[in-house]
Amino acid sequence: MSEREPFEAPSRDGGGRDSRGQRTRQALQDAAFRLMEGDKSFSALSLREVAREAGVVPTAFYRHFRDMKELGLALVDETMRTLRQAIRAARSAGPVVSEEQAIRSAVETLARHVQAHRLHFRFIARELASGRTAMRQAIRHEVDLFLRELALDLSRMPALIQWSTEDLQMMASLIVNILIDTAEQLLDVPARRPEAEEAVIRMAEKQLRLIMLAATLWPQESAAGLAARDGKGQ
Amino acid sequence: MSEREPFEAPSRDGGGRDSRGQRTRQALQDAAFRLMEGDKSFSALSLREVAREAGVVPTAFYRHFRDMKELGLALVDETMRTLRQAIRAARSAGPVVSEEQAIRSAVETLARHVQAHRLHFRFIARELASGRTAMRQAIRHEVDLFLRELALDLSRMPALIQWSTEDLQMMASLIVNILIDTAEQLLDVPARRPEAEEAVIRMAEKQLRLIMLAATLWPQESAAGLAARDGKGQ
DNA sequence: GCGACATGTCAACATGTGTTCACATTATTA
DNA sequence: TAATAATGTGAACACATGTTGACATGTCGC
Repeated sequence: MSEREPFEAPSRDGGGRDSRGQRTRQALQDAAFRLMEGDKSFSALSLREVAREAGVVPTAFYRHFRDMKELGLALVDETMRTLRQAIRAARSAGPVVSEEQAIRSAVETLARHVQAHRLHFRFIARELASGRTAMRQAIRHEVDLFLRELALDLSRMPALIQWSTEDLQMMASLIVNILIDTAEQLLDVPARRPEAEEAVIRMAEKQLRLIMLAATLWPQESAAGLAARDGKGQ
Repeated sequence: MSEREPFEAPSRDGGGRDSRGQRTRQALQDAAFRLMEGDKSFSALSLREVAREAGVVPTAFYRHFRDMKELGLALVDETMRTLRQAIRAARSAGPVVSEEQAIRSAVETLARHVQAHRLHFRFIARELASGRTAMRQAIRHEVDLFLRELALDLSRMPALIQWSTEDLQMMASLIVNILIDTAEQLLDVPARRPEAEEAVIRMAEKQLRLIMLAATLWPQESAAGLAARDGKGQ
């Protein structure tokens, strides 16, 4: 019963700055990210592989993580920190003077963060779709959080005030989809192709513009009764 | 130099109906799909594992595939056949009498096919984001094909006639995104929850409706000059 | 200094893996 | 039916993996 469990509390903010332990712990995480640069996904990584890449003997791994699954969650954690940072940056990009400007700054912020933290975003994108259940849920949860925040932001826009919550969610998820897809496309851009990147950005902006435009004339009365619109069509 | 290579031509349509060979080849593919039911991705499968699940000794595997990579491509092939089938079904769902009806039948067709071929669609969804490069590109290519088809369909709609090709692509990719995301959400629905499934479907329809609505008043002149719209400020 | 704890290392194990070779069985066809 | 190719089997290999235990080194508080 005297088992130590140093991994349980990864975010000690009390005493240990980056004692040697913290440093190799980080080294392990970095190694994992590095190994995922190719087309390898996290589940394809082996414990020994990660240790090797981190310049550490396999057994040392256990000093910091119980197993690979826990490493995975730590990676999600680290990544989420940069994701939240990106989101915060996007939201507080100064007061919104115009809708068009909001769109542009949001997309530009996204692009900047994706390029600055390529590995993190690639990790999220991959594991969101294919990761093991634990990771996947962790990421989904974070996305849902962002979704709700966005819905709240939308509900305060003049044009969208008094929308039903269902419609607001629908709109928010539409926007989030575009952002996620845009991020994925940015990750696929061959790094040294600013033109292709520009194209992706332009398209994202266009798509956002289109749906914001639609929002201005989305019928609000008769919640689900829009079907009446095609009444005469059999 | 007298090496046989039976795997090179997987789609003989001449003589061999399902000779024993074809049958265990299929057994191997089925086994792989079955093993991916949990949260395992293809790259996490081992050759022996697949052979075992297929009720066959590991060495027999080599009679049909050179290695796992080739099995993967075969899976993509098989899956793509059902995908194309789904797409064809969606396109030829009778003459479009109303836009609303087109949306409903498209979404319903999608839902039906996803449920009927859960494993196939799950496979595509996972490997699209995280698969090794070969598979990934194969899938992407197929999606691009569909994208172009859709853009063509759109260009023939009365409201969208004379749109620029760039705008048509933008619109098409927006729609495809919604469809893909909807498919993924349907896959996450816990199987015996028709209500949740209904919610997903309703949302997808709503999103499509919103987009189509926007299309009716999307400005066509002044390609990128929409920015002028926010002149007077928020 | 010294003790106590945290980290890191070495050696070893059982197990799973991809791949090979020679051989058995089945199907096809002459 | 007999020959021939296609398909399946068994044993064996070299290797990588996860995990363990006992031991070495570092680091920090006293």
